[in-house]
Amino acid sequence: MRDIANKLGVSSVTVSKALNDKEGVSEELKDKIKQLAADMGYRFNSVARSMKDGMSYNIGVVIPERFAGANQFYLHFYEHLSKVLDSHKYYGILQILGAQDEEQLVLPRIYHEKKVDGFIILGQISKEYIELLQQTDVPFLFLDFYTDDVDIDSIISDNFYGMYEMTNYLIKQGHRKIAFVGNIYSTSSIQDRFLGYYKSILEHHLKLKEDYVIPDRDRRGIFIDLQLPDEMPTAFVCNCDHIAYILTNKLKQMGYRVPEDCSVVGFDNDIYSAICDPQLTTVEVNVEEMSQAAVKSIIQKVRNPKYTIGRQMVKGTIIHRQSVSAIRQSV
Amino acid sequence: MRDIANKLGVSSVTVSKALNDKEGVSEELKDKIKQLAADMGYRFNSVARSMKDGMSYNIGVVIPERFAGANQFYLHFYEHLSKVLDSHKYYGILQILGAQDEEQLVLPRIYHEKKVDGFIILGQISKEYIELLQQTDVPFLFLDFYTDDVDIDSIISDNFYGMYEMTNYLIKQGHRKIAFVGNIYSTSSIQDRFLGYYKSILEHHLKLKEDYVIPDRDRRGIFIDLQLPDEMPTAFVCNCDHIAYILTNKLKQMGYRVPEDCSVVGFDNDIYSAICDPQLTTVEVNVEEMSQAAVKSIIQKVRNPKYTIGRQMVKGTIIHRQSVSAIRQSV
DNA sequence: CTGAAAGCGCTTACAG
DNA sequence: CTGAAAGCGCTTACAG
Repeated sequence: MRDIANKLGVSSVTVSKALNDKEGVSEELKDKIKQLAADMGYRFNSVARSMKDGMSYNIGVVIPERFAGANQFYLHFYEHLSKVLDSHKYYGILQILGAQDEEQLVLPRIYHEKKVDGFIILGQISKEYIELLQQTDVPFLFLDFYTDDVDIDSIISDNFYGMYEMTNYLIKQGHRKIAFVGNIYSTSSIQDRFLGYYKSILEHHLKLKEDYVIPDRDRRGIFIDLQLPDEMPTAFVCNCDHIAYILTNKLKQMGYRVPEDCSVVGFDNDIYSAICDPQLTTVEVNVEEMSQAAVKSIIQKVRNPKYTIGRQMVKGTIIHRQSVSAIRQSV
Repeated sequence: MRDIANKLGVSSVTVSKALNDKEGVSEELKDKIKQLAADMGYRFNSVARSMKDGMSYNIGVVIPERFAGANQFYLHFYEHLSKVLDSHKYYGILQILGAQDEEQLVLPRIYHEKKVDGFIILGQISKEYIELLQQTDVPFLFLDFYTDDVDIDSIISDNFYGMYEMTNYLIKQGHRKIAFVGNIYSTSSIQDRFLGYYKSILEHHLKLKEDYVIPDRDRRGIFIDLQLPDEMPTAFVCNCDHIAYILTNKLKQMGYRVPEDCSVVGFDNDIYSAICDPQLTTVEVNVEEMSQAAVKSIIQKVRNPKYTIGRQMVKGTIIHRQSVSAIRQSV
């Protein structure tokens, strides 16, 4: 392409400078070159640039298989990431990490082919896989989860305070018998949400009854049947909207009215909170802001491998809907 | 990297051949080279290959903004595409086409930077934008929609026969008063689904009453309030699960029982058919097969620009659930 | 079976 | 303000 632009009588160096608005070319020449380039339908070849400076300007977004598919939340997240990357002149390449590849510690092809400058890992992966990633020289960060290793950058929703405030809110509404729904060994998100709940319980000198912590899924993340406690709580704090939705339907089937007999709250503000009847009071994860933070950080890390952010929290917001009712205190 | 491999005493040409399992290198040497490459942590540089053969091995998947976000269906589609592309050694780059860019006929950056070898357009775009695409020399095909221009390749769900068979099924169940829900001027999918419905109506010598065709959305795809006909139908054929879900709730609110008083069927087999109470009988779009077809075709087109497939249909399947009941025929 | 040469399209010093 | 030279890492003829 550039040779043809040369037929304007200048060298390719000058054309390059003009098209990139660099110094060292007169304004007239620049305009002339830009004009001709447009007329000739010239398209910049990003591959050549990548060849030169060793950057692909691609970021790999890795989602473990078990979080894709069913969980539209991460796909929705990916959509945001993709837009934000675009606005930073980068591109996202989605990589679903197969269960088998994760198990057998196989790095994705985008790694082996140097297709990407860095990774955003969206959704918790195994410890072994994390170690594998650390052995590479490719920068990466975790999005929406973290591990006990402080050295790994991660951007997470403020699960702890989100659930803490949500539980506080229920207590203010007069609730005292409050159960938590979620497998607290499953992911760091769920664990933190539980701890936020627990902090609120402790602060208000309530007891944490063992059967008030109700597991919702097995180790592979598959939902299991919920075991309700003998003494019914007046409120259920669920680790996500999906299980809150399932619980609400189960309660209704059992003859309980929501929220008159039991209040139910969720987390995520995804589609399940909207389609639930009644609609769920929930905590909205700030996907937009988290995406912005993740993209900015990974680009920084690509440019400067020593750049670190540690654990970065992004606050959520309580969305008030119809699944909570205040109760009068008896006793 | 390759120079270092050279320190095994051979040329880079030989290394290239060995790593690509090409002819002209002895088996021993190949093994030795592969071994050393693995030991040294050599990673192939796909950029250099792209530079050489002018292919990026990326396919742009373009989703108009109005179909993303709310409509998880296309994101789910993208996930499949991404996997299938991966299995063909290609990569997908998601491009949300902004409403403004579409309006002002701005081609995406992945075009201007030669980031992709071809486009899969996922979701109907404006006529003007299609003409713009035709003026480029980049191969593209339409997925899940088509236009009146026969020359443009497209892969679509067999909307027509899907809805035709669904309507036949309702008639077999004894229904005679059957309404269609959908804006028939909105997209080709909806139009075809309507026509499949209409074919069934015609074949059974039923009348198409004007108020039995109920618009569900405005020109921008925003759902509008449904205007039910004066004489209630016994069955509603909806152009998608989402509106079927909305309709079902509206009917229940008005005091009708579904399916006892009215049957409701949808299309897509997406989340709305699962969460609807009762769950919806619907037509499942074969996303997997459509993704396979789209990826194979676009790769063929990239390799040979003259390759065309025309309009390729992929059959759907009726999923039977609880939203239809048979009725006895009176009169 | 092995390798020297050339080239893909750009950019980065550097020299004029 | 402008350009000649070199190089990014690979592959494709072609010659030995």
